[in-house]
Amino acid sequence: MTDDTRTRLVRTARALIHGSSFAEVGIADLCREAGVHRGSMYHFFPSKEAVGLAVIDANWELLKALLEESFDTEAPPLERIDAFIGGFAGMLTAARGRMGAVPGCPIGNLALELSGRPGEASARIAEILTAWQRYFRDAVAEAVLGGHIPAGVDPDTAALRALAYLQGITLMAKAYDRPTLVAEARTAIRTLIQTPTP
Amino acid sequence: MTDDTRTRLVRTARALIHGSSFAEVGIADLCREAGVHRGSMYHFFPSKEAVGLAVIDANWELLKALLEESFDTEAPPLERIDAFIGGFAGMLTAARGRMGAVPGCPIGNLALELSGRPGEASARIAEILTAWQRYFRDAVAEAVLGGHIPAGVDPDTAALRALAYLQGITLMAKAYDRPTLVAEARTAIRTLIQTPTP
DNA sequence: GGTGCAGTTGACCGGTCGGTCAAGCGGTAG
DNA sequence: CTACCGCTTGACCGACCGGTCAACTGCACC
Repeated sequence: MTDDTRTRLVRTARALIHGSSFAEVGIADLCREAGVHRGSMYHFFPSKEAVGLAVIDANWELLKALLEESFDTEAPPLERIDAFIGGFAGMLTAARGRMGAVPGCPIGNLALELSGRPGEASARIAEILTAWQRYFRDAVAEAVLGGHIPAGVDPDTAALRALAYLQGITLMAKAYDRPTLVAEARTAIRTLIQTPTP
Repeated sequence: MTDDTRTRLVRTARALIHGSSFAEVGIADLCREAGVHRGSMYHFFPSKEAVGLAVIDANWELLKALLEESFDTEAPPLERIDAFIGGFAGMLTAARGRMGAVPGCPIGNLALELSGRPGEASARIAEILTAWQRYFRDAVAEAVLGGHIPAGVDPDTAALRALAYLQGITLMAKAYDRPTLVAEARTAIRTLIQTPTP
């Protein structure tokens, strides 16, 4: 309650949208849940789409925190990736406990919902996905240099594949409501990363 | 035009939803596009959700046709999977030509949008995903028996991983608007399938 | 000719949507 | 004291939402 009104709005919007979808969360719901009046919300955001963009950025900020924490260590590069996946799976299971169902990836959900439709959102999401890939790529590159991985591996495609698999398994985890799938992704992602690309 | 009204509704709904999302397609849009009057639509479907379910089934029917065509052959099992991925990628590139952007997987999109919310849709989608997996699983099992794949491979987890990767790379293809990513998925899925699971 | 029924038509409903706005609040600077 | 300003308040807007309904049409069956 000591929070900034704007902050409170973004935080509530984040939670509501993560629990369902951008389209399904109305301004009325958002304001009610955040304890903010309609007009007050429009004092901070010019439109609902602007709230959506703020939510995307907030999601990325949270995800980036986990990425930094997992990758900015002296652990061997492949273990950093494992650590990140563990943390990511942890976030999902925690969210499931909070909301009763696996909510899916905060970025991936919005990627499917907002990509390929007018507005800045799709570009922003593409940027975020490439930034995310970059963390994987750097770790893979370091693993190649360190000899933990065959030299034939291209860090960029390995990173793309790793993120794709993570997104896909998270989708399945949501569809089946089985968060453990994500934690088990470690081995599959290792094989994806360790296999040379022609 | 000689089509059944109901069929025309489902077909149009399929196209519209695939182009954006279930939530964004209104009854008004649907009826206008299909050339059907409001009340007429409600003669065939009790609710919008029912239309959604019909669309899910129609999507599955189309996908199943491609699956049957790819897997019900005498080609070596691993090549059947390749063939399917090729066909799937072809569908996406064709859709991109038609609609101007990669639309994503007709099932995966709805999986993320409708899973974990009240209604039969989520259960229906989970069924479809497992049915889809089954095609992969049978092919993998046959490949194990035929010795094309190490004996340590568990067909079920291999199939899960393959489908997860396909979904994930399709998500990325939509986000980046790069349909070629899906066609290139063949090699990654091969490595996922050929690696033994402990 | 009459009856029944699948299918059509389009006006209509209450509710909710995203968005606006004029008035009012407390604090602060002149 | 007053004038300004960031922020709040809640009534209000037209458009659109999913859904209803009574009247109507064409056709098959008796």
